[in-house]
Order: sequence, then structure tokens, then C-alpha cells
Amino acid sequence: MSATKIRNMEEFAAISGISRPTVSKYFNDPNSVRKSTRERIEAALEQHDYRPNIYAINQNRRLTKNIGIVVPYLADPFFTEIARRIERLCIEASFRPILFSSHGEQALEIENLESLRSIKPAGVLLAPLGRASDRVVIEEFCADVPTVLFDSNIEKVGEAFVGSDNFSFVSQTVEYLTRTGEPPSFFEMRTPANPNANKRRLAYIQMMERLGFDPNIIKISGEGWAFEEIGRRGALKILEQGALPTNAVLCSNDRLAIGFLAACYELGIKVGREPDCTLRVASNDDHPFSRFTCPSLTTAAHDYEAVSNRSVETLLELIENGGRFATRTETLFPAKLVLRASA
Amino acid sequence: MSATKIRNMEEFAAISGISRPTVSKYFNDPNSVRKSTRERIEAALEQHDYRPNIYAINQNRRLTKNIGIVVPYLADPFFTEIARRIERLCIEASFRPILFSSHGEQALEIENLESLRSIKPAGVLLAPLGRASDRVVIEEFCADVPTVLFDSNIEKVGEAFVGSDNFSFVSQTVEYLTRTGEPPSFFEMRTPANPNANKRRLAYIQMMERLGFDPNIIKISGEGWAFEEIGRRGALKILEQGALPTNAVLCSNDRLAIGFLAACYELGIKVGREPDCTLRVASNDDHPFSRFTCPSLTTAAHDYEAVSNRSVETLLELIENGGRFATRTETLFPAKLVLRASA
DNA sequence: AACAAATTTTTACGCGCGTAAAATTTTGAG
DNA sequence: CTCAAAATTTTACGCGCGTAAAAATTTGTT
Repeated sequence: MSATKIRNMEEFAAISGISRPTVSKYFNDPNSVRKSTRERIEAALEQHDYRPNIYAINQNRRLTKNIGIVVPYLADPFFTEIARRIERLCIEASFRPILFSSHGEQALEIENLESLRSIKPAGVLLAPLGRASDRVVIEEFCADVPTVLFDSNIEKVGEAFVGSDNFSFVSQTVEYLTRTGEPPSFFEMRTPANPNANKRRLAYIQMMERLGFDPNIIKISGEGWAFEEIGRRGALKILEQGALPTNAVLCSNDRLAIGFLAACYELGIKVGREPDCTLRVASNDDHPFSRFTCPSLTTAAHDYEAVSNRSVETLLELIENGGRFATRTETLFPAKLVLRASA
Repeated sequence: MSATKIRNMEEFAAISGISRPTVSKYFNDPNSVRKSTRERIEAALEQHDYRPNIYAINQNRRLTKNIGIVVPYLADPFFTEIARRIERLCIEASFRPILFSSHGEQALEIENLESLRSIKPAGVLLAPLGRASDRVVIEEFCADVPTVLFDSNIEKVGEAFVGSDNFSFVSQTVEYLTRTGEPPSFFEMRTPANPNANKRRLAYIQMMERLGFDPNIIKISGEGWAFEEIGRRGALKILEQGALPTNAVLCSNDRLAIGFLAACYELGIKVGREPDCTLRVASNDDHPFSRFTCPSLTTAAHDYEAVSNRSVETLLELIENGGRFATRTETLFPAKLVLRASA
């Protein structure tokens, strides 16, 4: 590329020998101009690498090419992984993804939505905080901005929801534990941050009853998003007072399970399916780190690919469709059981 | 707030009874207008909640209020943690942070820098990929955009660097291991992604020689950013063939150590300082998860707060200073040794 | 009360591009 | 070569706000 620096589209149009409106048309859709014109523009582009001013572009457009992505807690590698996939898919669809994390705080979630409003995005993929969310704020946001919820549902809010089927998670882990040993207790936070936790508890109860066992739920205390530490402390307490009524435990999610396993290790309790083990621990999510726990964690895996693909597909469809769907759809993907050493 | 929707600053100015240029001045700096005027504007603001169009604002401004944050790999909770802190500090300084992850790929790092260019940020905090970075591209970027490097240094690039003092990390872990037992081997990737790894190796060699021991470096193969899996496979290989020459191991970073500990567990090797343990493992970083490994990981901790604070401080100073410093400074913060169960 | 300083208002222009409408050129079919 | 269709160019205006300069007003001081 040459050293000549182009200030605006006017100059670039002059250099490439094409009128500015046609150049403008090219940048909005290269296929909307004649092939010979396109080639001339692209030749000039290689010489001078000009890019239209993004602020000027968006000022006069109803909908920008921005897609907002909001996750509740980016320090959770589950969300990092989903966000990574979603970002890539947006870029491939020639949109500009912008990532926000609410860091577990209601105030930040609200702030993120306000920031998004001012960016005038074509659409938003929102994984809400859950219990900590301000429902009214989110409703108002969704009324103004085409939004697809993912991971964590809020009933009737947003144009669609894409997530995982919690019943599929729990039914598989409960069934597996029961079939290969004894029925598990269910280990969870007393006041879960996320609605998925509630669905998992209900699924556990339903599965246990279906199999003819009494449900046994262990609720531990703790607030916030430091699930590992909450799980560890909760497990230490339960295990130290010998309050565990079963020899198998199903944790509501992998991050709690990571803490649970740490507690077992500290107390010298051997976890796994080997003969010398006294406890089996399974969980749900297939968190990126669950491969490296000690022992490695048996868990029901999210279909990361399906969830992220469908989320983006749905949003693009929504954008195509002018921002509204006739009916709100909820898409749930089943889990895949991943057998490792812990159960 | 009332239902009347304001389209632009003109309308809002009319409603609040103030001229548009004065309103504009208010939004750029509320303290630049008379108190009575400020109060009238803020009263109107509560009634009608108007926000200036962000694209129109930035079109005519030399420097926007945007701050770009680029990290090499957001799935690494170390970077998530740093990013979270930096974001917060930027918001407190009334800037708009925008987070990008290069996901370990050179192409994405370049793309991120291009995106940042088009956003015309006031400044950028960049943690480069390291070995995988295109030095020329980053140099050119830094020449155009006021940039502070953090975490991973590139010599002479950017207006300043803020990071951790690798020698401080390794000297403390080596000294501790040696003092309380035997000198460690050093466990690292053959071709590390990050220049910090090289500094840590050199520090290890230097410390060992200073203490009068022969350095012993174990280099394992593997590419990419899946450090845990690379560490696990490497450790399995070494341990299975009994090629470990010492009873203490210092891992270059915590993510490798997480894999190393997983391998030890799989092989039934007891790690720690208890009498029945045959191996001690320490590491560097204090990764957010190193608290939950089995056994919990003894490690040299980054001063997360100091690094993020100083990074933002330095960038704000740079912005104040018009985007250039007379001399390029490099600030390194020492590590704090965190003793846990693994060594 | 008078006056200089500080602040606000008025007026006016420009940023870089989207986009509509009319005029012109190019393309492709016959 | 002719002509209609398609694509492009010309022309012109607007988006929402920053900002400069000059005029008018308010403020604080003596």
C-alpha cells in the first residue's frame, strides 16, 4: 500500500475514479455494484487501504452492523467459551460483535444495557444475570432492541430463547449414577444466582421420584458468583459433620463440583469409581476445567456448539425479520453425558 | 421520566430552556457551565432522559472517550480478572472500555487492532499474544494510537509497559522450595507463547546458580493456549518414564501446574509437604483456580491490583499528555508468595 | 451604581457519510 | 445498429453534534 493517506470517501472516490455514492454503495454491499466497478474499487483499496469512518457511517443508518453480547460473569470459563464462539460467528456474518460482562452485578448489567442502547445495535444476545437481574429494565430494553436471550431464560422476555435442556442434564446424570451405583443427593446453593439451578433441582426431584427414590437435597449457603469457594466451604461443612446421607453426590453445576472435590481432597476422602473410593461425584455443564479436577469430573456437557450456533442464527433471523418474531420460541439442546473418573 | 421522546440535542435544549451549544458543553464537562445552568439541565434530564448520539459526538472529536482493552486469551481467568479490574477503573475515570480477545490467534489480534483503529480510541491497553504477535503490525499500531502494553512486553514498542517482575516470582519460589526441601526442576513448554516464560526460565537458571545448584529444565512439547492439557500430557510422559530428576518441580505458570497436578493424581503420585508425599509442586501466577487444585497450589501471586491500577493510571496520564511520553517506562511489580498445600 | 470578567446565546459552518431523485452512461438482447 | 433495462454519476440534502467567533447577558467586585 502506498503512503498517501486518504481522509474521506470523497478523496478515495476521486482516486479510484468512481463517484462517491457508488463507493458508498460498494461498502454497504460489494455485490450491489457492477463487477468492473467493484474491481476498480478493490484495486484502489489495495493501493491506499482506506476504511470508511465508522461514526459517520452509523449516524445516518437505522440499524448498525453492531451485535451486542452480554454475559453475566466473564470470569466463568463457560461464558468465555460461549462468547468466543458467538464472536466468531458474528464476524463471519460480517457483523461487529461487542462483548460486555455484568461481572455478577445488577448495576453493571443495567449499565451494559444502557451502553448498548447508545450504540444502536442491530441486535443483542443477552445472557441475563438471573435472580439478580432487574426484570423491568430488561423488559424495557428488549422492547426497544431486538434481543435473543441465551443460557438463562426470563419468561416472555426477548424475542426468543436458546439454551440447554436442564432436564436432559439431570436425568442423564441421575440415571447413570443410579444405574451404576446408588441414587445421588443433590448439592446446590440455597439461593442460586441462575434460574437453571431451579430447573435442575426440579428435574432431580422428578427423576428420583420416577425411579422410586426419595430426593435428598443439600442446600449450602453463600452469595455471589464465587461458586468454587462456596462449594468448597459447603462441602467441608457437610462432610466434616458426616451429614452426607448417600455415597453419591450430584452437584448442580461444575463450579460447585470443583469446590466439592477440593474439599474431599482436603479431608482425604477418595472420590471415584475405584474400589477404594467412598464417594462418587458428578455434575452438570462440562466446564472447560472439569477435565483437570482430581479426579476428573463426570458431568453432563452443554452442547456449546449448538447453543452458540443457534443463538446467532436466531438473532440474524430476527434482524432479517425487522426485529420482531410473530411468536417467541424457546430452543433447548440436550446434554451429552461425559464419563470421567469422579463417578 | 415523562413519555416525551427527545430526538436530538436541539429538542432537549429547547425543553430545558438552554441553548444547544451550552448543552453540548455540559455533556462534555458538566463543570464547565454555571451552576444554575447545570441544575436546569439536570432537572430536564430527569424528566426526559436524553442521551447524546454517540456517533455524532465522536464524528467531530479528535479523541473519543473510548479505551480499548486487548487481551491475548480471554478463556484464561488470569486475563478475565485483569480485564474486569481494568474495565472498572476506566468507567470510574468516565471512559468507555471496550474489550477484545485475540483468542490466541495472530489473525484475530490484527483484526482487533484494526477494529480499534476505526473506533479512534483515546488510548489502548494491549496485552500482546507474544511470540505469535506480528511485531510490525503492533509497532505500526502503537505509532498511531496511544498504547500502553501490559502483562507481556515487546521491547521498545508502545509508550510504556506495566507488568510483573518475573525474577521476583521465580526467585521466591526457588528460594522457598530449596530452603524447605530440595532444589526444583523447572517445567515449561518448549516453545512458550509468552515472553514472560523466557524470563522465568532465565531467572530460574540464575537463582539455581546463585544457590550453587545445577539447573534442571524439563521442556515439554505442545502448541497453542491449552496449557492445562499440554502440562498434563507432558507430565504424564515424564512421570511415566521416571524421568523426573528431582523431588520438587517449579512450573513456569499455574495453568501448566494444573495439568501437572492432574497427571500426578492420575498416576497416584502424592503431591505436597506431608510425610507421605513424594513430590512437591509449585508455580507462578496465582491463577484464580489454583486455590482449588488438589492439592491446592503453592504459587507466586501477581499483584493483580497493582498491575491493573498502574496500567490504567499510566494510560490516563498518557492521554493527558497528548499520547506521547518523553521516555518509555517499564514498571514491574513483585510477586507475593502464596503458600498452599502442594509445596 | 458602574464596570470588567465570566458565562451564555446567536450565528454559522463543518464533520463524513447515507440516500433520494434525476440525468447520464453502460450493458445486453435482438 | 437500435433500444430498453440496468448501472452509474450528478446533484443535493440531511444526520446530530462539535466548535469557533461575535454579540448579549449575567456575575462579582469596588
